[in-house]
Amino acid sequence: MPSRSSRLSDFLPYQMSVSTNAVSDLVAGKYRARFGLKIPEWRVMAVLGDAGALTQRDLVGATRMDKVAVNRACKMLEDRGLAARSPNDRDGRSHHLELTPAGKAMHAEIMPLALSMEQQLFSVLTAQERRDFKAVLARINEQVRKLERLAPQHAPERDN
Amino acid sequence: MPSRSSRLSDFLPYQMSVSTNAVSDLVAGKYRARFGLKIPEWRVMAVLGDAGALTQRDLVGATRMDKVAVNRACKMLEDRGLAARSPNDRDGRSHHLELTPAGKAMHAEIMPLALSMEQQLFSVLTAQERRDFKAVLARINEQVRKLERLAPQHAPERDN
DNA sequence: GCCAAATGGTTGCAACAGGAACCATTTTGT
DNA sequence: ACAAAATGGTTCCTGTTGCAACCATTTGGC
Repeated sequence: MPSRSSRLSDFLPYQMSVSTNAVSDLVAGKYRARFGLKIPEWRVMAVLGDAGALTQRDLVGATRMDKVAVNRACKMLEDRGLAARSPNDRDGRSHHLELTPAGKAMHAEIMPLALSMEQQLFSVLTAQERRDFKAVLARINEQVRKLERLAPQHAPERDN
Repeated sequence: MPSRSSRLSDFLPYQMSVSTNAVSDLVAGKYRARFGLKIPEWRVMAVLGDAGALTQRDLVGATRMDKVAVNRACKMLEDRGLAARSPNDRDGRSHHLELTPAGKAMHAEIMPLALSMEQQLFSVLTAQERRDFKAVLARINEQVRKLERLAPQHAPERDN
């Protein structure tokens, strides 16, 4: 019976971290085992499969990941023949990324698995609880952004 | 207006990850800026300050961190004179860790800051919503453990 | 009491993540 | 039209993390 009275375990950021890491590890494990994909790669595939051809910049916006992470994920998907780049005639610096047939096939396998995992994980919650939970997460996000604006840790932070 | 219809943004594990990372980064930034502590170090300090002398093994249980992470955090705290080890006469392999006076002083500064950050972050939630949120996190945790038991990714997992 | 197994802790190593610096191209200001 | 700034993408480097192997001590079986 560890840590009866420790306040750490009451600290909400800590609880969020513990739960989220548990979920992430579980999900990451399944994706790695079944498809050899890491989370960043999976996220890019999910977005590409559902939005069509995008630039890396678009992917940064859609996945909330660092542009370096996006770049690496894209390169990996390309190397494995799951995505392909075509030149962007409107801007010579970037390319359009799109799933190949192989990529689309994998995407078609991947999304149902995601749905079923989500179902299994959150089957302990009612539909209403799930909605509320999501809404709370969104509000927390908002609040973080607001606080960051007030106390800029790392320079005013342009939206690069 | 990025990613209108992308299902990734509806995926609950993704939303948890985004929100939690936002919170963690904010918290980590403040602790680093004010005290030069990283999250693992902060967690160890929080537990030691509130539970007294513990072994590293105890800390692993109380913080849910890897034993290597705990070890490194302890070493850092020791090097900075915030914690000290005393021999454990009941077991020659381990030591008791305890905050030094300097460590206690820092702990006394740290905890109010933690409380105030928690307050600021979650001021957008009512007390009831906070309770519900915590309860949901706990239930999700439970569910993850249950699923892990059913599909052991990485060997039956002894409780080391 | 002794050997084997288990346990607490430590170290080494390899994977990962994120920031800063960088190149190529495009946009802006004049 | 040109120089300066900005932008998309890429590479390099650094710090962090987590696992596996390891040492020392303790525990359990005989």
